Parts: sequence; structure tokens; C-alpha cells
Amino acid sequence: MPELPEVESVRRTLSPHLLGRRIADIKIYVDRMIKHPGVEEFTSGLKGRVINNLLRRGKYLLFDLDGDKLLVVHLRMTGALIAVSGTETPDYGRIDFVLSDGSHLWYTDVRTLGTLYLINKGDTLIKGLSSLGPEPLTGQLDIGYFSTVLQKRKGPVKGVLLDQSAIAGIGNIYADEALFLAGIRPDRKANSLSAAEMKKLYSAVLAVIAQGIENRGTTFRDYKDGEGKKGSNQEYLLVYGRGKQPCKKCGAVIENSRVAGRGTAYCPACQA
DNA sequence: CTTCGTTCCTGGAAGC
DNA sequence: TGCTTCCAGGAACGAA
Repeated sequence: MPELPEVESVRRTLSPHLLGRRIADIKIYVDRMIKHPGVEEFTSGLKGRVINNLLRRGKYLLFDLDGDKLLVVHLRMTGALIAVSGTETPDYGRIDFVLSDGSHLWYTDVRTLGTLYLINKGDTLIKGLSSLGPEPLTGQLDIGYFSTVLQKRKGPVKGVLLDQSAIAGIGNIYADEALFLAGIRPDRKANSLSAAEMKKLYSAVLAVIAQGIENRGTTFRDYKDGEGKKGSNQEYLLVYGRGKQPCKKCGAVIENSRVAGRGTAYCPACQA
């Protein structure tokens, strides 16, 4: 599942293939992922635009186009954007962006849950994008804000980490990993954390995100970067996907549970 | 305002 | 072996 580190890895690997290129044509094979505007206007609005920059906000990829337009892509669960130099169609290819140099940018998606939008810069019609919380790792997310948000919430702390309007970019993998690193149970009420625990969790969030980017993302099932390559962070996961296996720190059996509506893995001995 | 349940979608794994 | 059922989960949405 592409979370902040995966989307950032896509941005970095894709950029050299796209910047300065013009979108010559678009072929859409699954209409329902185009959320705004209609498929016709989406296609005509993109044709001829130059990709000036590729940006990321939370889990959203933002293609900065000429004419003050933004192509916004959210990969959701199984989406991928892959630069392809030849004419071959990748597996599960859903949208084909034909570029001015003859290369292709393919949007692939097994489950077709991803979303694409073409908007004007400054538009706020994508609610999930305009209501995003602060970005970790760029100094936007500070400990004061983080503590205040946790103190205000009565639900499980994991739910706050997953809430994109509270903090941008954290998904199920990095939430579980951060909570393990901080030694905090995922189902603890957010407002029950001590100041020391909040600080520990804050540092853990920054650490797991940084490590994820350094390892070019976690390929648990489907994730691939902009060149179709897998990440390596899955080799370093401590709890996610490790249910019923021994904890790498203490040897206790990692437990699977359900917190905030998500599958959750944690160590009952290391996390309190 | 928060919180929770439902929905979307496909393929792989588990169960019978 | 082959069929059916369940599960993976990010975000939008409606309801409490």
C-alpha cells in the first residue's frame, strides 16, 4: 500500500522521466477512476500540457502542469505509476499517458481503487487533499501540535496516526511500525498517553517515515516505484505482516488484532 | 465536532 | 482437486 515513503519514492524515480515533457495523448481504459472532471474534459484538458514539476503532499502525487493546472493522483491500495520507454502494456495498465518523446507514463492498478483528478491550482474540490494535516519530515509537524492533537482525541492512538487530516501520509504499515518503535499499544486511547510517550511516538513516526524513504518504500504485495522497481523496507519491518511470528526484540509472539477498523500487529510484551 | 460502519475493487489464501 | 468464502485497506460518505 503506497504510503508517504512509497509515494515519495515514486515521485523521485518518476521525475527524471517526466519533467519538461509534454502530454501528447491519453488513453483511458477504466473510466471510473477519473473523479474530476468528466473523462472527456479530463482528456482534452491534459492534452498538450507540459509537466513542469512533480510534487507530493501526503499520499497524493501532484503533477504541476502549464496553464496553472494540476493533475492529482492517489494510488490508494494497488495503484502504480511507471515510466515505460517502449510500446509494451504493463500488467493491469489502466491509463496510458503518451509523452512528447514517444515514451509512456502508465497508470496501473490491480483493484482500480485509485483516483485521478485534473484541477486548477488553488482549487479545494478534493476534500482529502485540502484538509490534509501537516507533513512529517519537513518541519511542519512539530511536537507541540502532535501532542495537542493526541490530547484532543478519545479514540485509539492508531486511529489518530491514520487520520490524514491530523497528520499527512501515514498508513497502516508505518502506523504499526511507529507504535512498536515507541513501545505503545495501538489501542491505547490517544489522550491517555503521557508527555514522554507522546514525544517517543513523535520521534518514532519521523524515524519510520525516514527509514521507509531511505529504503525506497515497502513492497509488501504490489508496490513498485516509478521505474517498476520494488522497495526494500519490507526487510526491516518489525511488526507489520509479522503476526504469530516471534518479536525481533524480545521473542514474544506478535499478535494480530483489529484497531480503528484495520488489521493491526503489535508485540504484547514490548508495547504497553 | 468526533467516531463508527459501509462501500468500492481484485487476487491470493484459507477452508471445506 | 476444485469450488466458495474471506481478507487485504485508504478514503468518501452517511449516520449517530
